[in-house]
Amino acid sequence: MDRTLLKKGLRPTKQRSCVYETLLERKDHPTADEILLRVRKKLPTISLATVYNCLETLADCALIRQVNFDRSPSRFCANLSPHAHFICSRTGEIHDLNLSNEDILKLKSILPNGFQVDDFDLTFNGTT
Amino acid sequence: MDRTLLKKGLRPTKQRSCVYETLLERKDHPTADEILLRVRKKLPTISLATVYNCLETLADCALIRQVNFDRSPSRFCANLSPHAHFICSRTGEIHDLNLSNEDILKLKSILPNGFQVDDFDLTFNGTT
DNA sequence: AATCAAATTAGAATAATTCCAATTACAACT
DNA sequence: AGTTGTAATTGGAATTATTCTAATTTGATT
Repeated sequence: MDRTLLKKGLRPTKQRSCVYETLLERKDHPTADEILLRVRKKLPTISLATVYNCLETLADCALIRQVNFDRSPSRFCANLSPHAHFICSRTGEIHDLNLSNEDILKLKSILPNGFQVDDFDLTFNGTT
Repeated sequence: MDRTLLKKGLRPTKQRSCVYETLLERKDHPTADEILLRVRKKLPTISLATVYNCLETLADCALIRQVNFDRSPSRFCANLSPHAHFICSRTGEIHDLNLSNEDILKLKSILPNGFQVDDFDLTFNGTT
């Protein structure tokens, strides 16, 4: 992580490291508020603004991903491999569904000619 | 539309009809603000709260769909057939990509056993 | 040690949406 | 046709996630 930040001329501060570590520790999909609570166990004086700043920086560096479900608060995860999400309407659990190359080709086959994809979001709602 | 509302014990008021007609007229993906502006040409005194109320009611009745892209304002459309979205990062245009049954089967084939899907959202970002 | 830019911080500001309480509209009964 | 009761609309206040701002702190470099 330090490497990636330094390469962009950004400092690997303890706040940034701690936010990043926190996301690695539990691979659920916490909101900024939840991350604040977890990070404060190690850095009791960190502010919400800093958590937001760190998350933005980490996302800009492609070290984490920001995930939005409808209009609920943004969530963040450190799973960088291509994946879809499945939200269980009973439990509220968010499952990562890792995608094979084959899956990704299937997805892209939906596109008409001339559409170049940089990125995609795929979310399923249902029950497990 | 009137039928669908009445069946649920809801009144097909002129505000609801007008909001619905407005979405049928131009199949772009307007926000609530944009819908307010368009609807006010016919109902100059309609309020933003009412536009939100109507949109919610129509969406509950499955007459329209609410679409969210990241954390930008919600958009609404009357295209009820299953489709994905493609957002062009150059022009900002939002394209509907209608999905064949085959496409939908491809999508569902991504899911592990035991995952029951009610609904899904698929958005591509890229250039045309 | 002094300097300077970058990062953090607390709190104010913003923007989309929802809530609330008061009014209005309308359908169903006299 | 008039009355009544419920649903819908309305304007403005409230809410909530996020961003902004200005002041302070940090830490690397001179």
